Amino acid sequence: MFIGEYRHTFDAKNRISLPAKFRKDLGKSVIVTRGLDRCLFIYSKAAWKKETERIAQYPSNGAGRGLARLMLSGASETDVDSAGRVLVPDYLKSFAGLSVKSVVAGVNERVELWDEKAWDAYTATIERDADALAESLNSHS
Amino acid sequence: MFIGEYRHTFDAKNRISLPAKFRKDLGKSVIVTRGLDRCLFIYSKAAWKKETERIAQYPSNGAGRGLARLMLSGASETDVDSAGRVLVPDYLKSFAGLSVKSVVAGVNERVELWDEKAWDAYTATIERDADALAESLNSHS
DNA sequence: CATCTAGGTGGGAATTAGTGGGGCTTAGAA
DNA sequence: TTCTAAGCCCCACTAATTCCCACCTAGATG
Repeated sequence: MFIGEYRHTFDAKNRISLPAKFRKDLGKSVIVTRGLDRCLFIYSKAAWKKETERIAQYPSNGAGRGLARLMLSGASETDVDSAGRVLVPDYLKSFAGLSVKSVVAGVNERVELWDEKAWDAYTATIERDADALAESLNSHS
Repeated sequence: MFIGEYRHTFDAKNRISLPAKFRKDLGKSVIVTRGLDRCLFIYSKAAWKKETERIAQYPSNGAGRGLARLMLSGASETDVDSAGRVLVPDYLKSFAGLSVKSVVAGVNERVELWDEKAWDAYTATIERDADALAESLNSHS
């Protein structure tokens, strides 16, 4: 279970260090993928396996194939180096609009990677609308 | 399991190199064939065998016969050379609109080969609709 | 307050991957 | 048979990746 928010920076070689608190649970090899809301998801190998099983259930029509392609081809398995860093490919960096300053956030089963500006803007709106969002969730049940 | 997106180029002899990460799982001999959505599929021999079994299950109506012809008649078995490259016949290159810059994408059991422009256009539309598609798929469960 | 330690960052060097091309060999056409 | 074209094997160059080591800062400790 990952919790907390950390501000780290990309170096010239597209590496970013994972918070020390996350390293044990993530293991020595992680999968970075496209996430929702323009951020990246980082999974441990075990969590990723569960994710692929979900993807395999997608319908075999055009939309299902497209999403499967996006999630699978967008994934990248990388080893964590001896300093606790992972390598993020260019196409994932540009997908999430990552430049240098980034936020690494723990969200339960997964770790998320955000551009710092996008994170600040996103959390600001969520904080503002939190009460309303909570209401809409409760009204469903 | 193949994942990730790589940009490689065809040389003057119609060869393209496979990403180093895929080579072990693909083996020394691969099958290249026509795929869906105007791209080519590349299978290892083992994965191709399973694929032919699936194709044999297609209904014996016009659509099933058509798909079976597409996959089977277009198939080409080639060895991977010492530098990790495969040879793609002209008729397959022109089917997928491949010129020089291409994308090699890992999608679970198979590897896909796309023209770079076509890939960028395709992923752009999927990305745009991704959040909505994900919502509609999840609402089924 | 000085020192020590752990976590985050930067960068050099060795290795590997991607690409280009020469030339031999085989197959098919004239 | 001979000529031609395509496939295949090998070598070579360059750029990217990976591995490793060193520094630096902040917080903890005595």
